[in-house]
Amino acid sequence: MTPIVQDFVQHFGEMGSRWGINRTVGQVYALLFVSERPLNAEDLVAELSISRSNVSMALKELRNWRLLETVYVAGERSEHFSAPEDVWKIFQTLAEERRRREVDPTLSMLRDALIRQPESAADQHALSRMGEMHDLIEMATTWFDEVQKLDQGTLRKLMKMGQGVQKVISLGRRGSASRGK
Amino acid sequence: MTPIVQDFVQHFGEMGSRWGINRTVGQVYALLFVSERPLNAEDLVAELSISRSNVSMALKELRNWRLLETVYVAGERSEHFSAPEDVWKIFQTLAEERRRREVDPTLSMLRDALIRQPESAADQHALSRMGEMHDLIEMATTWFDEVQKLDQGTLRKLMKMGQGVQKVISLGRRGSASRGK
DNA sequence: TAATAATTTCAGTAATTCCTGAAATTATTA
DNA sequence: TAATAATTTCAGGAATTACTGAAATTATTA
Repeated sequence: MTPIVQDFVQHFGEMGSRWGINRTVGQVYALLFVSERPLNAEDLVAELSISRSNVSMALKELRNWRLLETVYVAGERSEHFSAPEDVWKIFQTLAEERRRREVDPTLSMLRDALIRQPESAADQHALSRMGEMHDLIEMATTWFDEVQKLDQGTLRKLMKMGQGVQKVISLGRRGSASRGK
Repeated sequence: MTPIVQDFVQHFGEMGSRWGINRTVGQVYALLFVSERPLNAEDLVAELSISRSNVSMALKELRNWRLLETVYVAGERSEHFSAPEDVWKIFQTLAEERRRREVDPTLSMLRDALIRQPESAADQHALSRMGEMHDLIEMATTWFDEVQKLDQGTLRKLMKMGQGVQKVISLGRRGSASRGK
């Protein structure tokens, strides 16, 4: 590993805990992400100086995140791995998975809560607050679903508008009413 | 605590680890969020059956996240706390803080990497990949900044458009070119 | 300012998460 | 099918993170 790659891998290892993955998972992904060619488990053991079983666990975790691509390398018996070429796709997958793990369970819990009978004024207030939270999350995720459906090119344009978001919204509102579809 | 509140608090405790906070921090925030009136540290000790020092730590953490409001309660000597009334504000704060903790350090690391001299073809490829990652993150955060600047009403409308995002974008592009401010 | 109340800090322990080496399982090919 | 290679599982130890109780600090009011 060159110093540049080394630092990148190390950073991912350190950030791992903030991102909800462990050091090894972070380092493995970082290495696969910048690697020219797909790597197998033994490559990872050698490069990162960690045990074979640890690599196995890390790869399993990355598979669960759907962040891994499995590549067949001619003449090689072992399985090789790489990160998807397209960073947008990685980003999308990450967002989807995080939503599934971090948001959906709460949305579901809130739905269950909101059909229950309040036993007191305190409960009524609590349910009202839960309702606000539910509506916000639902709105945000619905919107996110829509954006996610957009093709990459459109998405890129949306993002590139940057400065223009405010403008675009007002135009959109006027526009969609008068000349909708 | 009524069963409804109990379940809500418990859920936040359990989800805590996925969200990068510990059980206590999650439970404390959940309780403050649904509570009718501001609570002081002793209330939290009593409701959650945890030590006073643990509450102190949890409150400190929530202050760091800027998710806490400090309320003066007439006739009471102790400090009282509540979650901000406005769920949108909470959401925004959360997004800002997560960005600051989870994204900004990486963006900064990438910037540093990208001005370095590649030592090999491997480095060149790695830097190119880091460049892609950098551009994506920068684009996403710039866009996020813009959206964050919008006032709540506009933001709500943007979200409510849901279905119409695709439409709005195309209108926006035509519109902003021909009659852009 | 003294007395009391409220809060924070921190060392030590408890709980959890991570990682390794050994054993078991699965896959490949001679 | 036997032999070998590749991979996964898992129990136990290492490392990290969370929590408590005691002591220290800060704030309030008599």
